[in-house]
Amino acid sequence: MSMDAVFRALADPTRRQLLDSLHARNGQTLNALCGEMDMTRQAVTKHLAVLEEANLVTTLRRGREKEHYLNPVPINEIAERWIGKFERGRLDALSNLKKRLEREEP
Amino acid sequence: MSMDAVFRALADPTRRQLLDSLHARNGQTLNALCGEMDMTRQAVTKHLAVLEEANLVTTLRRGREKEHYLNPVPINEIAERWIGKFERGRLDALSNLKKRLEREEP
DNA sequence: TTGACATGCAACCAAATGGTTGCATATTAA
DNA sequence: TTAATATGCAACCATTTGGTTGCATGTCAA
Repeated sequence: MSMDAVFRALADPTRRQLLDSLHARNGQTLNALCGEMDMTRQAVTKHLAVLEEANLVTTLRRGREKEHYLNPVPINEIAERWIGKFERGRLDALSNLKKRLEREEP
Repeated sequence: MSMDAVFRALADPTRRQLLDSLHARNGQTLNALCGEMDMTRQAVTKHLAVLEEANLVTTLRRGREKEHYLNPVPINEIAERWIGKFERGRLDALSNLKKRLEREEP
């Protein structure tokens, strides 16, 4: 559940779409998820493996089907540990930048 | 300032390190930033270009130097528009998953 | 039991990525 | 003016990535 794996997993639009799909309807099987994607089942499998490695998706084998569940915890950890840091400095940074750009003479 | 560009930019650990560095000391020149990175100046330049394209970094040419400023706005937009969506369902999703895993019989 | 269905595994491929080296250009300082 | 410094640009390279096809395995249903 390294933070790097989460960032990498989120970098791909197809994978974010998969998370969106699971957010809309949790517990979908591989085949169900493939229905919405315009690529082969094997490609989707690979994307899901990346999401699983990042701990963003948990799977549950039920008979011959595999259900996929969204795990929002890593996303929240990123939000709290990483994004929060930049958020704090937001207004300051903006006003500093503005000032800097205004006294624009070398 | 597409969301995709921001996600892609954040995916690389070197680029996150650059953002961290700018967060610690804003307005650093290319050379200053290179000092902390274990790669050639040209490689750092490329990473900064990706960050600039995602609008995460703004540059300011001052004489023969180029200053780099962190722009936290896109990070906040991601936090608000995208992460917030998953955050809302967090507790529900967790408890649902738990229930599901518990009644673990096909 | 047997066929259909859901998934797993592996080899392969093109394109993108992250890095390098080499050289060009522009600005500052001696 | 000239030399050093800061950055820009481009070609090149290895590896990773995102996708494919082909085949194997496991499970359900008739």
